[in-house]
Amino acid sequence: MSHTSKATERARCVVHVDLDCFYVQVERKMNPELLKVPCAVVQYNKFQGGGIIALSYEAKARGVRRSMRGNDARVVCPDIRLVTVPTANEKADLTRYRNAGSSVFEVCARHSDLCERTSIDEAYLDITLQARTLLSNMDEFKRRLRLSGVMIGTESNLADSDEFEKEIFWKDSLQPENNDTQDSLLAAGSVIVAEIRAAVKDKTGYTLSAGISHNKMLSKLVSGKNKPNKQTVLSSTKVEKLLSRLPLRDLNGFGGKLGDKLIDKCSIKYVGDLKKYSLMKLAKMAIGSEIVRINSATWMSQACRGICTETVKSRIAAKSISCGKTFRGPTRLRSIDNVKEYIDKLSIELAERLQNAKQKHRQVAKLITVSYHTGSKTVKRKGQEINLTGNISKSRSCRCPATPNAVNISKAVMQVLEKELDSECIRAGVTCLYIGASKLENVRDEATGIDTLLKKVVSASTATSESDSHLYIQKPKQAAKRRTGIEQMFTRPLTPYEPNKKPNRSLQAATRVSNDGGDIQQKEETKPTIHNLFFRAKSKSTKSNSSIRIQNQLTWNQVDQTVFRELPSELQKEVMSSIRSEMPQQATRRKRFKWSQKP
DNA sequence: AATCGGCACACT
DNA sequence: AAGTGTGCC
Repeated sequence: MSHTSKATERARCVVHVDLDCFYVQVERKMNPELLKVPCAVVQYNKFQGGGIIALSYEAKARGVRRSMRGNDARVVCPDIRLVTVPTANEKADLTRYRNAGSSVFEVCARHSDLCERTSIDEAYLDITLQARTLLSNMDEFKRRLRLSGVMIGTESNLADSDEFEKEIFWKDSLQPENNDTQDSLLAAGSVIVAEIRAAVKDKTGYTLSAGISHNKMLSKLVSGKNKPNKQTVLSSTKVEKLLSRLPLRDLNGFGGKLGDKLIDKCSIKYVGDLKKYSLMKLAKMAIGSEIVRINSATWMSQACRGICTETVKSRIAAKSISCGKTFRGPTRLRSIDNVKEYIDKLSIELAERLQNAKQKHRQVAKLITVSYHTGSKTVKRKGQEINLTGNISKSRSCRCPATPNAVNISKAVMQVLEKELDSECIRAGVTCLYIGASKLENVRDEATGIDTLLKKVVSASTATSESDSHLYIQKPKQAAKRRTGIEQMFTRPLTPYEPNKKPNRSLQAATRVSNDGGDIQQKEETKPTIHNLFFRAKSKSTKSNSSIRIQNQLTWNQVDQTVFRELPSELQKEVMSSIRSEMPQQATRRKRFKWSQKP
């Protein structure tokens, strides 16, 4: 038990949230007839009833499986309701689910220190500071514990689990009075997570499951242990035991070829078995046998000990946007015209989604990538023509057009594709087309960007280096006159958050809705200026813009956390990116932490 | 012809 | 820096 003050100071409360059979929930919200009956969401119902991509728990209970097609499902469960994913431009269109997911994670972001969306229906939250605060007020903790309905120190929500699981996932060590600071942090976190889940249910109608632990890897590991609509805590004291019997493939990152190789060639069964190998051995193994790449060694040696230092980022918007379609067998595309026809269609969707990204997140793409699969390819080897079967995939990129509408995207894409698709490809046929936009950058909109705010308050003469140039005043008078954007937000009273409004226009701080449902805590009604918003206990400055002055070296420590937390996530991101130094250190090694089964 | 379409990221 | 491959949902 490493309870040095340093270790406990650093202990985090990290949460993985995962929406329960999400596509089904979305369809049920639109059509309540589907509630409480077995149902599945399928795409492309032309062939054998379509492919199942989401299943209700009722359907699962009846033996329907994800690998089945709609028709198979009907055999097992004749009364199953099948809902087809909407199509647009002759392809499946997931917009409905993406937007529903956004609504959920906006709520999560509002109620947690950090929210990082990792897929259409999953996110990580960091609620360390909130949990610490709650822990420091035991009366408050106990009160909210009662209201939250979380049962700490019981095993009642694990009734179906075997003894091993009870032992591992739920132990009476999670008591408010527990002297293990690390685990009490999780106990406090559990209350907060229950409140967040209640808020999500209240605001959106959706239920989710959550895993609560000290890092991303562990919280993800347990988020699905109790589903649907339940949360699971993994105490630090149980990690070793859990990993010792956890099948290797079940840990994030080991589910693919890497896991297979380790199992086959090193006869590793459980995650804990990896501990037998020193870091050096792992590295040597990596070099010698090419089982793993050298840089995976550190990550592996930490992972098998339950260590994961990767921080939770603050991001709800996607980093790239892409859409594609496969053309199997006879439908494969066999002419340039045919390819263009579908590039046109894909471009329509991509253009729409880019438009949305700009409006919603002020993101603009810099790069367009097109990729395609072609069925076969002939290669010359030792003078012989060899026909390689199996899919060859290629991708090419180009600059994203300044006005990324469907026509311009299609034009740009076809320009690179025409060079690429030689007669051989056309003869073999194109089996998959995929276009995407990446290098999404934040538009520094003068009217709304927080950098404008900084520009206005940092006098040009105070800037000292080239790298600070984005903080300079550019058009101060013009910007001052407008007073429409964020600057205005900070000089008017803050209003409660309303999810339907544009996120960068709304700010919840004056009123904070407590997550237990009924209880509303009022925060003091002030008229925050940028100055007292960001700086604790400094001069309560005036609303007059000219008098506001911020040093251009804004650091993390100067940011008032309680205020920062209330900002829309987009603005949090901007603040973060404006901060010059002293950001919490972030791990750079492995960045992927998703793997658990989906409905 | 039959697990689609989709993200993120490591590596080179 | 662009392109390929892996892993996960």
